[in-house]
Amino acid sequence: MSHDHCRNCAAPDLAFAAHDHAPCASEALARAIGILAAKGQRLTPVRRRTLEILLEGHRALGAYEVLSRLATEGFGAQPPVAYRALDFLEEHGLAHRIRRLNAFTACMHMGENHTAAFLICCVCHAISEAPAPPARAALDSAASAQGFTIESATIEALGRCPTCQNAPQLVPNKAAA
Amino acid sequence: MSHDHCRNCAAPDLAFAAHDHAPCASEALARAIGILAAKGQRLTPVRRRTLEILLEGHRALGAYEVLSRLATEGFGAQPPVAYRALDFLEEHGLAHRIRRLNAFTACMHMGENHTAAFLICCVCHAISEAPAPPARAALDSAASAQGFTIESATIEALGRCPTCQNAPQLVPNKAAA
DNA sequence: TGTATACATGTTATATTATAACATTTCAAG
DNA sequence: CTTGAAATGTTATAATATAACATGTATACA
Repeated sequence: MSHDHCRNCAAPDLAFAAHDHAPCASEALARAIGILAAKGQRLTPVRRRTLEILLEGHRALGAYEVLSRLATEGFGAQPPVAYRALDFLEEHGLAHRIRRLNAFTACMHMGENHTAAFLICCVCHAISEAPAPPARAALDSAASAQGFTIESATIEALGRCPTCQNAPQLVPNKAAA
Repeated sequence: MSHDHCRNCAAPDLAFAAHDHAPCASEALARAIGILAAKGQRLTPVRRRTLEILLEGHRALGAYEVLSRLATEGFGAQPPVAYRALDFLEEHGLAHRIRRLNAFTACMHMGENHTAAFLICCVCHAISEAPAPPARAALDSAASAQGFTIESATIEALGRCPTCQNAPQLVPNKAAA
């Protein structure tokens, strides 16, 4: 049994392949609840819905994109509502911030307390959370050579996913539907 | 003779050590001119001054920080003036964008056409450009396992530099003077 | 030398992303 | 219950970034 929220999303060879994502979300939600319970943290309605939105999106969503969905569902309509929920999820390892896109995405390896590495397709905007430990180890070693102690790392690659290898370049930002 | 703009800034074991930075800037400027000339690109007054500002700063500067310095020196006072110069410098490998800080910093290895890895001290905000090839290689290998082709990578670590190992945590953003 | 063209700079205006500050509500502990 | 902490909500504003267009400048070539 995998520790990942979705064996399709998380498996390196399948991350960019199309698959039925519906079961992923409910598995992930269950895991999230367990992780938070173990820390004495609560998955309140806004937080839960925010996580669901990220999971359903299955891509990186901007905070205002999340906010507008929350707002139409009766939650608060002001930016802090989304930012607080997203920050909370990130803080507890349930979501990641994608700095290249100023966006957020559900974590594919919840509870593993990992450094994530993201592969971001600049054509179709699909995102895959790749195995980061080797890159992180290399970074740690470069850091310790300078006497630097890493507390958190951002590793993101922009490029082309398998299906977009030969596509012409499109707009360099904004996530796909 | 080193290919780096400043052997003190660029040497892994000295990057976080205090040193006279004045000669670094003029060396770097000379290198920048050569690099651009080879590409048929011009280091115009705004671009040149922008690069000097980054070099003198010797840390990450926000676009608006750069802009206000340009403006007091008689250049345009509107955001595009700074963003265009910064984007140009980044495009030609003379500066890097630090995504964790929404800021820019002069490149320490001009002309090497490299992936950069940054170590950002969360206490004093010093920045070091660390050797990235091992981390980049690890990332490439993770990517190719998914059939993904990397075009550009962002590798940034937040942590503590040698002199701040034991300092208490300070504000988590905004560069130091 | 002129002049056409591409490039660069400058402007105004606005979009996008994010946080500060504070009022109100909800929860859980005693 | 009631009280303190946490969570949610609001208004307002800060910080970052780009679009669109007007003006100027450099270069190439007639």
